[in-house]
Amino acid sequence: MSDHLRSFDRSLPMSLLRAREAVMKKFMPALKAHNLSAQQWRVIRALEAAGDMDISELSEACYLLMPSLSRIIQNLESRGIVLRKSSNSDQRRSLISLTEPGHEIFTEIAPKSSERYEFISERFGPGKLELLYELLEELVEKIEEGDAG
Amino acid sequence: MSDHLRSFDRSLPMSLLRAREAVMKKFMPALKAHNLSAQQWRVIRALEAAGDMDISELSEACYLLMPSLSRIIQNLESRGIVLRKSSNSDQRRSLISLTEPGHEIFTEIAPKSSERYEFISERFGPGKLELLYELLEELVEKIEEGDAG
DNA sequence: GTTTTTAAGTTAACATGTTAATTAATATTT
DNA sequence: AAATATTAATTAACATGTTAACTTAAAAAC
Repeated sequence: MSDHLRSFDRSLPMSLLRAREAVMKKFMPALKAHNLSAQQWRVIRALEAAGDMDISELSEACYLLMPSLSRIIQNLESRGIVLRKSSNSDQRRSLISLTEPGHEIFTEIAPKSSERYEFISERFGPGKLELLYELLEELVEKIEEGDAG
Repeated sequence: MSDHLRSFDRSLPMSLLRAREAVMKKFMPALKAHNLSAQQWRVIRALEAAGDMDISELSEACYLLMPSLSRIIQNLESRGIVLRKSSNSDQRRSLISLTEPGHEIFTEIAPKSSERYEFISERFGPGKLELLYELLEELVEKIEEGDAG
């Protein structure tokens, strides 16, 4: 096999993408059952974990760009899953919070998420999973240092 | 920090996503200079490496779904980067090939891609990079075995 | 050999990724 | 205080991700 072919097969972005898809695949039905996308679920998880946040904070916590988040919040708000109230101290900011139905959805889905993690940890090995997390973290650090970003 | 918070911060899909973004970040300008997306570049690379392919083969090689690929091929065809001719043996299939301008674009961008890999390999360490590839591959294998998929 | 089924590819509809432009509110500058 | 610059968030425009419906051609079944 030529070097070109090998480097294409082993493209790092594609390997990372494939891994991500594999990890999420069997969890997606639990989200689809509530008509939620992976991104919408990230927002719900973040709000449940860290409490009310404005959209900029959510953007960082969920690793979503503002325009995506803006649309996601509109969608979740129209479905009664989150609530927005404008901040008193800064009228530009909107504080987002989970509604009671939002909490309930989290409570229904969270166990499926845990199950998925346990499944992956058992199959792959907890040690290797921990190692993978550390490698990914270090990879990002080293790249961003070097990119001066 | 609560278990919920920790598991959110260390969400495997988000870690994989972040790593992917870091890897690609400084390479994107080389693509933008030719008005290419990462996905369009994958198609060009695959055609350069493995020669003419039909759209189903490209779909597997580039890890893109058919609807996305369908639009990407239309775009690249309209820009004269690829060419399509319907197969004689099976009128349903379209054979896609790189045009001469398509080859030239590959030749201009490929060195930037190699530079990026060398940069990452140097910063992160070739051994760790190899280990990461192996872990990602094994993760996918183990998950897909268990998912019976 | 005609009906039925399967397969390749496209289109549709809606959500997200991405960059740039825009709006409204706050901070700075002068 | 008025003009200017920043900042939070939205909107716009276009490409992609994703599932389902659709079209056409080939294969199988009868």
